[in-house]
Amino acid sequence: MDSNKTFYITTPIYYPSGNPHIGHCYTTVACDSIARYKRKQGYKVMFLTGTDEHGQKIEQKAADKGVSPQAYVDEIVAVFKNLWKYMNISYDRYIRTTDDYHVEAVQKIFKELYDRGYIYKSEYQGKYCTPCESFWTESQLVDGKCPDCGRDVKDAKEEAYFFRLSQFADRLEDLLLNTDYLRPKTRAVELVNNFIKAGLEDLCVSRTSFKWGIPVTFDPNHVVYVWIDALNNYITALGYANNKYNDFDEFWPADVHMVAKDIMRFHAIIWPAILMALELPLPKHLAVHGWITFNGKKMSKSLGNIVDPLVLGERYGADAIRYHILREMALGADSSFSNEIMISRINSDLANDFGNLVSRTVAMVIKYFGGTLPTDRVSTEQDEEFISMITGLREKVDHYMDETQLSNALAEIFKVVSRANKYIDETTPWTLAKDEANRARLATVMYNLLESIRVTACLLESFMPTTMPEALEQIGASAADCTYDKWNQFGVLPANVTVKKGRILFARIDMDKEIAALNQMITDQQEAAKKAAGADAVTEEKEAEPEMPQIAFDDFMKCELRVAKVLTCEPVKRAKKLLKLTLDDGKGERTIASGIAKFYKPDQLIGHNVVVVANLKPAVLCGVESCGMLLASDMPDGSVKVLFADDLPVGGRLR
RNA sequence: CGCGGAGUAGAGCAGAUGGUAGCUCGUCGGGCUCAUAACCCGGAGGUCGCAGGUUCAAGUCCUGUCUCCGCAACCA
Repeated sequence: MDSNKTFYITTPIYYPSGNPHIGHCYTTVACDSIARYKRKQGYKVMFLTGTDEHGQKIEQKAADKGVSPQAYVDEIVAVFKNLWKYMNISYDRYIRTTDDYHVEAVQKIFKELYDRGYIYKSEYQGKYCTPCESFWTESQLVDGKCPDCGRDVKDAKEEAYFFRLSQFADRLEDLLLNTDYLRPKTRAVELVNNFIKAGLEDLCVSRTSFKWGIPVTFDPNHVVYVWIDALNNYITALGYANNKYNDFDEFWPADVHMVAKDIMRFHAIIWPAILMALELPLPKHLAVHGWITFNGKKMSKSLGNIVDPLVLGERYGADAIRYHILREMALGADSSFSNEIMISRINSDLANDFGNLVSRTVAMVIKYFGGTLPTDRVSTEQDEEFISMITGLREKVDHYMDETQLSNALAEIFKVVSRANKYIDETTPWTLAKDEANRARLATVMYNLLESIRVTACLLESFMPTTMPEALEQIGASAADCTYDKWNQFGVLPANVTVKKGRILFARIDMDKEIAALNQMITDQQEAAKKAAGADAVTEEKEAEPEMPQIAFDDFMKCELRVAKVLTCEPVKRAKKLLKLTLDDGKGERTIASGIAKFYKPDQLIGHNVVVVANLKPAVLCGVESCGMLLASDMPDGSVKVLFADDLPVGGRLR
């Protein structure tokens, strides 16, 4: 153990456009557990988290609420910090991109990159919506119109600064493919093929279309866009280019950046490129984890499956929630969350296996010895395997922690917990207790059990920092018995150790009752949301079924609906969802591309009459020019049904 | 033929370098009684997506194929 060693770990800085959910919670709890573990190992740890508070979306949300952007983010940041406090997150530093020192540093970094020639001024071309004052890319448009207001957009140019991302393509490819920067590495090929080999474009790093951001010092019409602003938090928080802190030299490069897969790209490509441009060392690892899905679906507000970590924590305890999400999520893969899985995990591992092990062991020491063990010992070969498992555990857990494979680390610890329960059955202490002659043997069995609890509780403390100290107290372990160097030793507790009966560490949860209660809460939530939406339909976003505004008769008549016969139909190459149809609309042939390939085979359509919107502006989809669209209905199960009109005459107009 | 991943017991997942198919939960049966109706043991349950191939031997390698997911894509 080298006390001069440092360890720097970060969560992303979260975007406070809404309250934190269990996904934020996972990343943060995982980092916290690693940070705590490294501290125990004797590293000087810097654990950073924070919030990314600039940008158009925040500006907009604040405006909707009628408050200043700063007031808006202050409020949500308080919610984040409150949750972290509740979840026992031991961050060393919390950075907000609105903090003065960060603002100052970002301005310096921007200037520095500009002076070095990595940032240059050019023009950003895109689609512009005048009423919204917003630029959109082609792909963001909805039906060729502004995704926010639905109005027409026009081609426009905006002056902007660009970062020469393209210069770093080769070095980035090497970083991803030939180093162990990315974890798990399986995604590296995907990144390289999709983004680097496809040709990296220079990155737009400033905006003039909104104000809520860090001004560019030498061109105040511009604010720094998210890449240069947010990503640099990892170094400004250490004092890079500012005087607030000065431990950059000590902690950089970071040991682990942990992120969810949706922002992997930025951390795998853009962030290393910025560091290369600044000629700074690169972080050692980017640990990418999956999403927590709810009953197989990605969490979303409209599905009503947002899991509120605070609510869960209140019911089952922060440690139980921490354990559950860390145990279920394997590095890199998604993990499905359901209340059933969570409760069964808490019951079987924490209550039945660990909690009960402590409880029965302590109870026996009290029952048979009045709480204090006598010092005579008798060992048998029954003990050997058990003891070697205990002493060998730390090395395994160390390894998994270094690989950021927390679920495997926990699984390894619980193998020993399980072994301890089995050991009780093998040694049958209650039988030994019947004969005074076995007193020393009985004390030995008890002592071995206490040692197994000491080691497992010590190893678990980084994951469950509230409950494990209680467990250690119950078995009579002192702080000195629990230092890292004692985690792979046996015989650490004093021979005449005294235990102390304590509270039940993890209570069993009544599955049926809890599921019913949670379902009730979800129902209540949805109803409350519905009411709130009804009362205040403008502010709440509703993805499910947006109420369409009324239109005038004339508006409807602008839409030319005609019956047309499907002449040919074939899948579109390079597209999964598109079918290319040629139709006879009475006047002639037209081609339409329709996103129904998943639900219809070509011969299910050929020869049928369908209804088309005939005067829709043509668009090119995957190389096919589509003139119009055909009417189809969304089904409750997510599929789509085409509206057939076989008994109507071809060419007939609908109204 | 865009890129990548995945298809293994009812559910959720492990299974570098090919050699008797494992874990957790559930289920059935048994044991124990120290303990939070907890713990321990055993059984049932899988042609490892499908079809070929290499090999003495393949979930593990190769080829083809189907399905699902993610990314990319212009869901009209």
